Amino acid sequence: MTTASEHRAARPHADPTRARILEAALDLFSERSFEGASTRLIAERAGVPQPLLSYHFGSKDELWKAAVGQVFDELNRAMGGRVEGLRGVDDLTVAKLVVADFVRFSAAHPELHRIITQECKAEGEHLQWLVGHHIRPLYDGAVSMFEPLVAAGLIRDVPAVHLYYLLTGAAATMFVLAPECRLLSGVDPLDPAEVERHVDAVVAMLFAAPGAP
Amino acid sequence: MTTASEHRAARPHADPTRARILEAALDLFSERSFEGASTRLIAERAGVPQPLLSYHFGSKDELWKAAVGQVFDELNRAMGGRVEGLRGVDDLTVAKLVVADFVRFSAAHPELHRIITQECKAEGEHLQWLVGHHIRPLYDGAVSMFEPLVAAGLIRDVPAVHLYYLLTGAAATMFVLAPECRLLSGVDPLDPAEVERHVDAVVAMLFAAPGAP
DNA sequence: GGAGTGTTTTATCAGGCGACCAAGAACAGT
DNA sequence: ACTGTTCTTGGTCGCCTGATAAAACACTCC
Repeated sequence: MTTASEHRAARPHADPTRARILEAALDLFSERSFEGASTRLIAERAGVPQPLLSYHFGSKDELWKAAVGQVFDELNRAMGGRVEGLRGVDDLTVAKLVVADFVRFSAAHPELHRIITQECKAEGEHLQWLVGHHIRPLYDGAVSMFEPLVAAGLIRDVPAVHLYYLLTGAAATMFVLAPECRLLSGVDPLDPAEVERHVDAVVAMLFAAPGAP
Repeated sequence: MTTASEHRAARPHADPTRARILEAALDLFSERSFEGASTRLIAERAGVPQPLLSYHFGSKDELWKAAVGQVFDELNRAMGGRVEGLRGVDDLTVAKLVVADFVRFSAAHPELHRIITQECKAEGEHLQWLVGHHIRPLYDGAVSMFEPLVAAGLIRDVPAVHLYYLLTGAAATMFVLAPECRLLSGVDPLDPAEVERHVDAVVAMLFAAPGAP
């Protein structure tokens, strides 16, 4: 039942293999879908026999939750640390820096948005779980970041929901569809220079002065 | 081998069932993925026995191509008709109207972007086929719409690739993730008033004056 | 150095998958 | 009414899926 939590001294092999499985699972769950990534394929990529997944995570569903939770934890760590280091800076500058870092994170971890766009298209257990455990706090944070700026007239008067999907869509799509982008334009969006170009583009679009159109 | 193409007079029942199958297939392929949508499930939703899919389309793969081709044809008809009716209008106004209509189409047919984000995340047959047969022309059209505007200084100096993914991401994400949006904010993005709000937001962001930052 | 626990492996289960086949039903031209 | 084609149906094949049972191994602690 308790796979690995209490005393760490008693399992030397477990943690490394757990990590390898999680990495392989995240890769495959995000590229193919939940149904499209078989436990055997995940096991093969992780270099372990298939029943090990059941042993460590109980079921395919629990493995999915563990893998997904990992990326969101990384995101929360990255973004949380960013705003922490900006105490006292004015709201607009903070927002610009946060958005810039969010674009960079989306480039470094396209699996995040790949999984979101896979599981949030249709009602279901996965959607409910994702929103309840991981997405809701992020959304609330984004809204409470945007609303003061809109109220102060520093960015356009657009409802926060629209700003949120404008931001996430504009920030992530190019990296989510990186293979398409390469085939279509010859440009590799994961190239650091291209990432910075996209950061600039997103920030410029989102934080345009309100009186421009 | 030839399922249905040459002379249409000889198949009275076929076309309606074909249409029902295609509709069900598009729905399920876009919500669940290609692997996640079984032929039995598609058949059940279409109200036909499962082997009919093999008869009409030969294989699951061919069914997928037919269903996908249908949405892209609709998009091409809609957008093509739009630019046709705007001969003589200045480039900037045309671009704004085309972008607005593209957002509206994305709201009316979220399946389009759902399928794209599903099959273009990883290299494979489906990606190659999609780009070659349907996405490339759209991309070329978008680029040749944006580049004169950038050259004339009417929109920000951002490479066309970035503009393309900024546009498609910002336009479609809210509608692709409509179930998430409802759960997250209580707002139904498919509500016509919300769609128009999103149209305004996307157009305003994309066509902001270049000298605003 | 044997007990006992945590981890890995092998072998196997029932169920769902895509595809196929042969027979039947509905229609067309004559 | 007959005939040939188009369309639909139920039945079934082999394959792959996620999960489990039980045996083999690894390691710590007494």
